[in-house]
Amino acid sequence: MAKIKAGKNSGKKEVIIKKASALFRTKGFNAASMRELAEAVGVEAPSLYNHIGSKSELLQIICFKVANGFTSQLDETENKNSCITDKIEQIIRFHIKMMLDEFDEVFVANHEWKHLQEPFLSNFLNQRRSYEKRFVALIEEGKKKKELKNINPYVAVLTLLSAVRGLEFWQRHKKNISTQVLEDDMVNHLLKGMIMLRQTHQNQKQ
Amino acid sequence: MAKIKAGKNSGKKEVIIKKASALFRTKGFNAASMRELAEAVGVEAPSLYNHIGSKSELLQIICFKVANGFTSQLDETENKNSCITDKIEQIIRFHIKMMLDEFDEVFVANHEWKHLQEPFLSNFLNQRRSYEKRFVALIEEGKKKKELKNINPYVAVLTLLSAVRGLEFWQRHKKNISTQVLEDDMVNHLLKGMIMLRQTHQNQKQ
DNA sequence: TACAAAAACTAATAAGCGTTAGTTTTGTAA
DNA sequence: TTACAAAACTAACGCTTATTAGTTTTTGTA
Repeated sequence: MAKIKAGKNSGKKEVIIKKASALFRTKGFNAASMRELAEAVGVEAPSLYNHIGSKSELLQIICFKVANGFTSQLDETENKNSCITDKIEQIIRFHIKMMLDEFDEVFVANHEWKHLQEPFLSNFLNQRRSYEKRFVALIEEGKKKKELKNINPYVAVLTLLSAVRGLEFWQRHKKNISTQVLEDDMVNHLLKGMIMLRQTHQNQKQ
Repeated sequence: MAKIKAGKNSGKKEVIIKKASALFRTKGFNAASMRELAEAVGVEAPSLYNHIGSKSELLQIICFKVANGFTSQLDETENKNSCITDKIEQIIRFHIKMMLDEFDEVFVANHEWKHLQEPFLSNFLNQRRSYEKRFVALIEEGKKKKELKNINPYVAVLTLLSAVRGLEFWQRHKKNISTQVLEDDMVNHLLKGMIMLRQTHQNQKQ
């Protein structure tokens, strides 16, 4: 007799969110209509409101699911006992993994956050700023410990995050290259430009 | 007595395009209304149609102005007698320059192209694909000439273009770092990860 | 000063939007 | 089988949108 919904239809909201992620990615938040979303779900538009509060709410859920995912992972990495270089590599690999596994959601969080309503918009931006600052701090620590070159840490973070974001375009070339090659090449390319006097041998030989 | 408009008001269409670029960037193409644009221009919405054909046309003009700019520059670079490394550096620096000088237009071309109508959408995507292919060819040539490491050329182009695109976020940090430091750091970071056995001395020392 | 073209205006239209109200169908548990 | 809640449906509302029509004002020139 629980008031909380239970049973067979329990996952309907999740289905809606998943379809919304895909739709918002392909058409953009504003251009995507609730009628289109309903059709993708297999229902009439007003029926959606039995499961969700509003179109805006869908965007909030998607954006914060992604933001919280990245924040949690950074918490974890910060508390590890690795060298800075390894920590940065971990972060890069997590971004790549998220981009490949949760493509729609990450894309929407990256591109459509500006359509969030207050106070969610401010919350989201604060969370992102905080993430960047912690990343910058990591790079500064790496410089101090002489692991990293004398690169400007803001520029480094900017470059790293942007390069990883570019995996959005990956779909087009998916057939040509394995994701393992992609991940390793990208990590190499980005890390080698930063670290000090450390050459891998396999690449040096080739 | 020319039928072509001349005289004082000649630049009105350009003003509209400029304001549209800024508006489309901040609010997104769909969320930006013609009434808002009219207000920014200082006129009532229907008056805009004395100068432009449609809202869509504005997006087309912006997107292709940017696309043609990049294509022209690539033509130029390809025909130069530099080594591949220098050519790539040239391209990166041009992207950075465009991003800083024509921020609104480049941003709109990067983010809002999906709202182009056919056949402009296809044209735009073809032009972009072609640009990438020519860039990939450049990297392959650099590998053949042993200037570049054995990195996958698709991944390299992806990484370079994405990193440069990330300058969108630059505005937030503009106060903290000079654009010269930015440009040099970014070029270094991206190129050093690719080129073979070439170490600059100023960075090695630090 | 008079004329003609360019560009502004007001008013209105048709279409699409997110969402609500009210009703019927479906599914589950007593 | 009965009863109740969850979730579907149809119909419609109020609002915003890009754009058109028709008219008036502004502007440059003969």
